[in-house]
Amino acid sequence: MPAATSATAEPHRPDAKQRRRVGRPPAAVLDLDGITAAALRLVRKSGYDGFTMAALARSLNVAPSAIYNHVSSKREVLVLIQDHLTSFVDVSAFETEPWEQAVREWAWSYRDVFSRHTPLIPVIAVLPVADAPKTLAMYETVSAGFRRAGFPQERIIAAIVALESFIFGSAYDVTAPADIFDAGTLAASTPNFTAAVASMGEQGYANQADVAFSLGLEALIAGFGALRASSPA
Amino acid sequence: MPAATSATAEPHRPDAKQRRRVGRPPAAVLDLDGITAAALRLVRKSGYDGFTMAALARSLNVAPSAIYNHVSSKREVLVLIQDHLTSFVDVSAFETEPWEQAVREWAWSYRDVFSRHTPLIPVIAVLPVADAPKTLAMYETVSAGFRRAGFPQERIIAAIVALESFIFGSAYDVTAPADIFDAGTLAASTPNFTAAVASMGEQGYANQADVAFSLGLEALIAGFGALRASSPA
DNA sequence: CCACTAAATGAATGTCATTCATTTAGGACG
DNA sequence: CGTCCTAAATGAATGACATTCATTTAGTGG
Repeated sequence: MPAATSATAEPHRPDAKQRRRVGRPPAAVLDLDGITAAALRLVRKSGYDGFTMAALARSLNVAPSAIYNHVSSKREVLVLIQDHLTSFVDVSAFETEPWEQAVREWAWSYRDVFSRHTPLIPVIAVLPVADAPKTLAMYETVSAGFRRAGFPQERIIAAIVALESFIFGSAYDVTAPADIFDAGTLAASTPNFTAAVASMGEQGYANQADVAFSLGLEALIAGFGALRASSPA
Repeated sequence: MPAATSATAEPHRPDAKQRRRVGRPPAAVLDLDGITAAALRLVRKSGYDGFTMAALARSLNVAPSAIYNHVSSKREVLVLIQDHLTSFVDVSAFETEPWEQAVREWAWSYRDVFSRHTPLIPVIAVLPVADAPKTLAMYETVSAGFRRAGFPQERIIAAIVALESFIFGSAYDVTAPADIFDAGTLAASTPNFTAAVASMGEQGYANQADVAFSLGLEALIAGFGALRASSPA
């Protein structure tokens, strides 16, 4: 993955345009990288319910209000987490594998990372790329892979957006309860649905969410693959 | 759409199994249908930010705590809204159109309904069908349509789940800001992505979210259609 | 050593969802 | 007709939170 320019590193300045730096302040206890790391650690330990500004501050040995010198809202902390997590999405196959396989590996990896962080999805899905440099770096790698594979320029973004939409929706599925399709007392009135659920269950093995993800992903890859100009890579 | 059995109509009883009805209580001011209607009205007027239990109670001329005699949490009100909204998803094409066209019309309608209610998506996506009778009714109609179209029984649920995942993810896109792909100062370091965004923009007309949705949906329909046994309808 | 500034503090604020002890009032039953 | 029983409504807490702000702290460049 191409290194992201570190917009993440500059301290937050409330609303001043270009405040002049005159005297250096005391050594900062806090910075965005430290906040991000602590936030991710906290989320892993306590989940998104336990992720409060107070708990984050405590884990940093700092007063809650101190965090607001660096970010302007809790949402901004979530954005920091999401951009950092994107580093863990594996785009390496775009450098080494044919397009189909590259898309496949990227999509599975992307889904797996965010299925453990579904509360971020409403944030990511509408976040301007300029606010998430590592995410932007991922898009760059993926776009380059699509172009090299002979994908028509003007459809690349639409295809990536469609794949991402499918990935985000599928990330939720992973966390759904096992009995989500049990119609209970209403089963009698839904024979077709109930039969379909039963015959799916008979298959047995393999995670239900994985089966659906695979089915949809392969359809998208096949459908989009047909758009490519016959070309190498 | 098949009528949903009205599990929605029975009053909420805290945890008693089968309390005996002895004396009828005073005429209830509140019931689940009324709460649902008021909640939806409130959401339409004030959005999900303005949707608080206090505001809901006020709109019903009732104390906030009174609502808790009928639902056990705010989340349950959201479930009521989501199930009611599902009534507005158009499944009629499954009775009148060929499978491809039916899926197309259903999917667009489904996306359109929930793109105006994205805060419900995290709730819907993991909600057991037994808790949402109208949603279950929708699944029944869709399942029946898939079966009639020659879809192999054991893949019907996976296909519907995959379509839904894509639909939910795409619903978020509809609400994304127009400049979501503007890389800003980082554009120079992301030439492939930036070029792809620019060439998409040149196309001009049509909503960006609609283009991506159409592209993905048609790929899914084509891919899934290939699974059907050659058959009528 | 002084002035300036970013960063940290700690004490509010205000907004919520949710709980609970009480009250209210209609119907069933004697 | 009066007395219970019960579901439903009330209104006053509670306890989490995120967020704000006036004030303090402590390097650093001049």
